[in-house]
Amino acid sequence: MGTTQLETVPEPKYWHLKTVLSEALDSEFSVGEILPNERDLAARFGVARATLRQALEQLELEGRLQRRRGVGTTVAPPRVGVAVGTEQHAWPGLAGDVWQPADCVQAAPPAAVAAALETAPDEAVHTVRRSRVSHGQPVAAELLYVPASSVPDLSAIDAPSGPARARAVLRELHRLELEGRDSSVELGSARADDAKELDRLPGAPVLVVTTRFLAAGRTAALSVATYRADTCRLTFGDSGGVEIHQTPERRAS
Amino acid sequence: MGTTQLETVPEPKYWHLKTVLSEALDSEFSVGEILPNERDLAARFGVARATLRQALEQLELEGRLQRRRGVGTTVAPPRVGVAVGTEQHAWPGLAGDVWQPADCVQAAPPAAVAAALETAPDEAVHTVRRSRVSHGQPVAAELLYVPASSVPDLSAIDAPSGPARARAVLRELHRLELEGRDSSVELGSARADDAKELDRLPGAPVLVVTTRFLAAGRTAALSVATYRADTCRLTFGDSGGVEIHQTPERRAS
DNA sequence: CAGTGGTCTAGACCACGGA
DNA sequence: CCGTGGTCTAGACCACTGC
Repeated sequence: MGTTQLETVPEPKYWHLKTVLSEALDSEFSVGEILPNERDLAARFGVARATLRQALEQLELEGRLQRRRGVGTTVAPPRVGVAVGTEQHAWPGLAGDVWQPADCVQAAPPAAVAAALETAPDEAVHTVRRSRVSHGQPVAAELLYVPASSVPDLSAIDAPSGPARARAVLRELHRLELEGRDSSVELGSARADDAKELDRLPGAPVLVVTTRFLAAGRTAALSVATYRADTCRLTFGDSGGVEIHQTPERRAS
Repeated sequence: MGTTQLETVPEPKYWHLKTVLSEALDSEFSVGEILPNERDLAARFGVARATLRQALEQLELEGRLQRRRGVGTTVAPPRVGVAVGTEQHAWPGLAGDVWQPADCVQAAPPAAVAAALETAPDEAVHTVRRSRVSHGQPVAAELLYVPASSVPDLSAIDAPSGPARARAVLRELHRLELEGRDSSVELGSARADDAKELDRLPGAPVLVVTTRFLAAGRTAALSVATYRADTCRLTFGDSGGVEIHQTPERRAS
């Protein structure tokens, strides 16, 4: 009738809040700047703290914000592009590899890994832990599973564990001829150990890159790499990848 | 002194809850089965509904659960692998392409896209909307930006918009020689329009795949594809990719 | 219309970081 | 020690689905 339609679809408060904050971040804040604390922000927008947090959570998921307990909420730098698809035909650990070997133990892998490696569920495999750092920040943690059959000549004189052992396993692996590899990317949440290494809380969103290395007609090694989803943009292909900042839908301008 | 240390690091309730639920899903439920509602579940575990929801949220993020308002919470099938890296040297829309052209308009793209295409910020480009379906479910929505200079001979007799127009733009694009392409993957949250097409709520987690198509020494087209993060595993490389179900850390068994 | 998940509130206490 | 973000509670109402 005479009433104008105020809101056909009442937008959730946290969604609207996210839009407002996002625009404020673009125009009024610079990278690294610290925001008012959550209680103040909530009061300023006239919402409960939980609602404000729902908006902040999404912005953090999108890599716009960084929150740290005991410190505060800061404006995050643009996501860093990390190459994961280059050197399609190189083994891990060759010269120029960005990964840093941290440790190596021999243990029974998770069932799914054993299945992919075609080893018995309780058969121990070499498990190399590596970490990846970019711009001074840890961006990824990796577990590389190498069945004993892929490195038959691994010398017993090497250390039984530790970085030296890790390098020894990689060195032996390089003696095989790499026939190909394939990868997959999916969303996951950080396990406790990965979270610690990535300087995040357990459950933080991560991009899990699983890579299978093929040699001698079978899976010679399997890598499960966990990247921080908030700070990383994974790049594949010929060159560095594109930096597209996914903008929210345009308002009538 | 005599007291045993009950919990050195008191695990958050929702984290423990998630572990318990996850194990129950493995052993006591089958795919598609519907769980008790949130109020009952919360009561059963003796926690507030918000806490229970925090656990469910994570499990949904990991693709273990599927929640739908008005319906309930069901056990999700394993993530479907969708190939995004094959045909490294093919244009979009060639025979065999899994994408379905939905529409095409001519409009000014977001600023970041204009920058990548090296067009003026207010210059209109062909914007093709396509959708991708797998196993009967929508898995991705794409916006393909094609500057007018990439399709100079686009006939005026074609429809000004709609699927026919989209096919015409793609057809013209194929006349260029593709020199290469690169992609990047990052985490995002679904915009309202994408969310609708993907049958999710706005803000749902998505994997954003940005692909740049290179021809004649510049970016001839740019694709921004939004995949459902809860149901998809993106695969790259030689073959189909590996199915690794990232298991939480082992408890002493 | 009844039942589901989604949003929101106004509190409380805890864990962590830095001064 | 104080201030921060992280967890948790016990409610309330809303939007959607299917009967």
